[in-house]
Amino acid sequence: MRLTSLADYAVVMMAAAARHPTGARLSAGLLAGETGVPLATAQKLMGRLAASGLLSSARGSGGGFTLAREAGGITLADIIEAVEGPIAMTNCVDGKKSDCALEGNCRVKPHLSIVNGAVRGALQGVSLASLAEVK
Amino acid sequence: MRLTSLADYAVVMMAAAARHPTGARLSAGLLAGETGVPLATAQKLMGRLAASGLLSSARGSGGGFTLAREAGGITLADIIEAVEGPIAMTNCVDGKKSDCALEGNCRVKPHLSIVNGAVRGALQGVSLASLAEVK
DNA sequence: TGCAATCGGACTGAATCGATCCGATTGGAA
DNA sequence: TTCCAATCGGATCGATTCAGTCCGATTGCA
Repeated sequence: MRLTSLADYAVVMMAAAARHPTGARLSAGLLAGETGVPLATAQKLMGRLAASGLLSSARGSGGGFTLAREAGGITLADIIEAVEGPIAMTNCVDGKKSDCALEGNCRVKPHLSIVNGAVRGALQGVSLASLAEVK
Repeated sequence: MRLTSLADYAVVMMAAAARHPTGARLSAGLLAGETGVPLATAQKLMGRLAASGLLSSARGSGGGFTLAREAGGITLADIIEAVEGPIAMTNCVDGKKSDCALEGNCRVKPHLSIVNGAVRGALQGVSLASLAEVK
């Protein structure tokens, strides 16, 4: 019931990125310096965020990253899913691979789906734009 | 962003326990059999649930567990916290030990507290009684 | 055409998870 | 009263995943 450090870092870095002018090329090193996240880890994270379509990446000298969408269109749920994989409270919620002994007739499962939806909703209700605002 | 298997099992076992008559002595073996959770793991789990005050335990022959409170007064948040520890999305939310490089002036932190509250609220909104209902 | 800067994927150590085993405690039967 | 069986409780062990580091691939610029 807690985020991994990676996801935590990713949120902070995305918020930092959102404070830069739209379209500016941001290198991993720049954001690492601004956030305090170790450079190598920042590279790994941004690569994963780019692979998920939240960032656009450009290779080579002068390359870097930019937000793939405007900050208002990116949610906490997007960032967390990019780093940690699908948001699912239990492994029987997100389908197929359910090695649960109760299998099909688990009475708890339908309720967990509701909870899962509520949690996900809370995460989708927070946009990156609101995270980037100065407090 | 996903429960550990232990917490998952704990929810299922508590739901199973809630379907028994109030005050009945339930052994770990009985509930393990009903839920399909490995016996040894079930013992460990129920011990942790008892330590957190959700179950009352009695040792010795004829001992076992009973719900410490009525099912309506136990929430998903209670069960998850008993098994996984405090619910906190990031380690800067639950106080003290924040080795975050941004320390005091992190602009993201206040928003994360809100998110954390929302998630926790979703978990507190589901009582064990509703989980135990037949679908 | 070569160089420097940057992204992208593979590898390694560490922490936590999940499961198992054995000792401690209690109630009941002989 | 004494012994035995049943049950909880804590300590131990292997496996999975996490977090971090390193090196190769790619691109633009001088």
